[in-house]
Amino acid sequence: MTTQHMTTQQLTRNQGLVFDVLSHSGSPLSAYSILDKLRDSGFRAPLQVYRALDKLLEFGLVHRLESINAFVACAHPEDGCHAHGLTAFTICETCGKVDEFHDHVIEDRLKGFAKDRNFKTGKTTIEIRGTCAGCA
Amino acid sequence: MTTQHMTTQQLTRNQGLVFDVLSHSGSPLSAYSILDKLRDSGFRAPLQVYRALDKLLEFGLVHRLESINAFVACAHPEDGCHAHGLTAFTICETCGKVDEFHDHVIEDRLKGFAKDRNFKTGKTTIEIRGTCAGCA
DNA sequence: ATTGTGAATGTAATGTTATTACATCAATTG
DNA sequence: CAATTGATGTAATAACATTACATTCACAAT
Ligand SMILES: [Zn+2]
Ligand SMILES: [Zn+2]
Ligand SMILES: [Zn+2]
Ligand SMILES: [Zn+2]
Repeated sequence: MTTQHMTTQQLTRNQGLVFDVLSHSGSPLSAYSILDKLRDSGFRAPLQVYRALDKLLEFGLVHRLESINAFVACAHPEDGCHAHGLTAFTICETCGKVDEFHDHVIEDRLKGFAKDRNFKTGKTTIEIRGTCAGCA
Repeated sequence: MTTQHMTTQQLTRNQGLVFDVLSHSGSPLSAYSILDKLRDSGFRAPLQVYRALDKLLEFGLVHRLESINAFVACAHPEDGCHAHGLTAFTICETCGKVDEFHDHVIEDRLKGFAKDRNFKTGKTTIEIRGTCAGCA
C-alpha cells in the first residue's frame, strides 16, 4: 500500500463512510456533524470520525480547513492532493462553498521566505474567508 | 476613538492586562492559558479573555493563529497591524516562536485570484508551521 | 492450523476551546 | 436625571479534540 495510487476502494469501512459523506456534501463539515450523519451507519463516538479523517488527510483525499474547524473532500483526489503542492482555499462565509486552488508563484515565494530564515516548512495553511460570487 | 492611533494607554483594564501578557510572552498563548496567567489579577472566566481579545484583534494589536488556536501580540503594533495589509506567519512547532511577515507579491496574487472569481475577500490566513532555525 | 504482528475498531471518559444568557456597572450625552 | 452605549462579572453550556484501554481483524511466519 504505497499511498500513491490510493483510491476509495482500498479504504476501510469507516474511512469510506466518512469520505463518502464529505464527497457528497456541498460544503465543509465538522467532525461532529459527520458523526451525526453516520449514526445510522453505526458510528457512536467522535474518535471513529477523527481516526478516519486522520487517514484520509494522510492519503490526501481530504483537507482540513483550520480557520473554521472543518473538513472538505479534495477537489481532485485522483492521485491524492499531495501531488499538487501547496493548497489554498476560498471559503464563502455565507453559503459554505469552498474552492481549492494551487499557485506556484505563491508557493515559491513562501519557500523563499522559509529558506531565507532557515525555517523548515511543514504544513502550510492558506485560507481566504469572504463571500463567493453567488452570494455577493 | 478612531481606531487609528490606538495605543496601549487607551485600552481598558482587561484589554491592557491581556495585551500585556501576550506582549511579554515569547510564544503564542491560548485563551485559557492567558486566563490562568491573569487569575491573580482578578480574572475568573474565559469570557473576560475572549472579550479583551476580540477588541485587541479589532485594534490590530493582536493576531489569532488559526492553525493552533492561539493568540500572539502583533510584531509592530505602533499603528495597528491593519496598516500593513496581508499578514503571514511562520510558527515553530518545537519552540513556539512566531515570525510575522508581509509580502506584497503574495498579497497581489491572492487578490488576483479573488478578483478572477468574483470572490469578495474578508480575512485571509497564511500560516507556515515547521521548525525554526534555532530548533533545526 | 497456530501464533505473532500491526492496523483498525469500539467505547468511555476527559480535556480543550469558544459561546450564550443574563445581570450589573460605568461613562457619555441630551 | 433618564437614556444610551460600552465594558464587566458570572454561570452554564456548546463545540471541538484527545487519552486510555479493551477488542477485533488481516495477514504473514512458523
Ligand atoms: Zn486537494
Ligand atoms: Zn457563497
Ligand atoms: Zn501584526
Ligand atoms: Zn523553534
